[in-house]
Amino acid sequence: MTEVRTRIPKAVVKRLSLYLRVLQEREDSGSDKISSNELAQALGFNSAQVRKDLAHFGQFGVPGFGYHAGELRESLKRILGTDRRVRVALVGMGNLGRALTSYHGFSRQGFEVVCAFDLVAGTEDAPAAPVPLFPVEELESRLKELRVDFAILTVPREAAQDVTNRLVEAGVTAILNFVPQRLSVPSHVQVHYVDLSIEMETLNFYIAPPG
Amino acid sequence: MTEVRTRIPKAVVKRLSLYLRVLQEREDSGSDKISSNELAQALGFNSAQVRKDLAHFGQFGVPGFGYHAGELRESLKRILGTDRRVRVALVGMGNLGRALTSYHGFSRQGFEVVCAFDLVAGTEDAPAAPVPLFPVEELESRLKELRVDFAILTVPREAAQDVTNRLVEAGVTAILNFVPQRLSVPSHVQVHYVDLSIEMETLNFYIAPPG
DNA sequence: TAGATTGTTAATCGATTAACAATC
DNA sequence: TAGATTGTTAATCGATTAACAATC
Repeated sequence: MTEVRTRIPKAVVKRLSLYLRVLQEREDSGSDKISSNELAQALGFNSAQVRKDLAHFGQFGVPGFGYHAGELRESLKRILGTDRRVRVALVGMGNLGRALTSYHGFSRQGFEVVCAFDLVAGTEDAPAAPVPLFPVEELESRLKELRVDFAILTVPREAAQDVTNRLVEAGVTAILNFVPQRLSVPSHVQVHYVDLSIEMETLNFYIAPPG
Repeated sequence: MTEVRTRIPKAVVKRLSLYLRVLQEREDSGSDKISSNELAQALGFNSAQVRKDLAHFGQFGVPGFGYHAGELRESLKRILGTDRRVRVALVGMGNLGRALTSYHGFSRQGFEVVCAFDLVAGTEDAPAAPVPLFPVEELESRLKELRVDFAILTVPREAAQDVTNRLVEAGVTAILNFVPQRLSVPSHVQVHYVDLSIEMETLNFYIAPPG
């Protein structure tokens, strides 16, 4: 990962994803022209912000015209790395894990869950899974065999750090962590935290009567 | 919702939730004393930020001492509104919806999924559910009957705005929306967006080779 | 050319951090 | 009292927005 890349704030990257969504939605909508202002309006942002975000990565527009939607879409895909398919493994086939292995939103954006791991794999308690399900003992060998570099973590809290260590050992460089637990990882590994309870609490705050 | 409440940034509220987590983890760990610095260290934040965040809501500490952990925990619960149980309905029993109805992380923080809705309810395609599952036609009557004011939305994209309108009509004031679709709602209704694909893309950006 | 919209610089706004008097 | 840590003000940092020359 290049130096310039790590200096881009997460908020910018999230907005790039949103721009891409808007462009994908309009893909078959007649005009190939879109302005920073149209893009901004669609998302409730400021047009200067759209231009500034894109400026991190080059010049994509035509002064006096706007952007060629198709071109910009492909540029954004390349920037975000979703022009290639990404091979993902999921660890922990609880309720959430099972749901995510069959979540179609991922594959549409180029993320392919190629296998899953759980302690119960191979036992009679093993759930039906839409992808090959392996026992956790096989983690290292299977990840290497399937050339996985991206993991989704949905294990119980107690197991989170152990599993993480093994993922890192096996060459995984990005972890989407649904476990409410800080993970300690080497600096070349990226962890992104998704905490659904905290999302609920945040929302609840704004409707709850003042404490 | 009071004026002061809406002026608190989401980032502050998220951190309050995180402070509460740390306090809950330490609940049975001997000492009842905790300093802004300890709290900050546990989360990788700055101690001044901890004190500033709390200052939005009053004075909770003792100069020269720190905070009484138990007291602070109760104060945070009251502020976040998780001192009372919140009744939640879930709409859309696809993969993700089913997973979330049995997600224990919610109930631990006081969020109780009291019912779910889906078109297939009552037909032979209806999935087994750990909460009462009603057909969408009964949405308004059931929500009122069960006094629900909080909804989780996991329906297909095409249905999202329609269902939202009906939720709002039935008195729901907060929606946690997993559908990748902007929702139009009246200003007294809070919507919080969780887009798992965008989380994946954001993470992928930092490991993908530069475009 | 006239009109429109970009890329970019400068101005503004808000959030984070440092510093410290107050105080237990 | 001496030491520690709060609450809060002031300084810094970064992100958003406004403005506009460049240019299609």
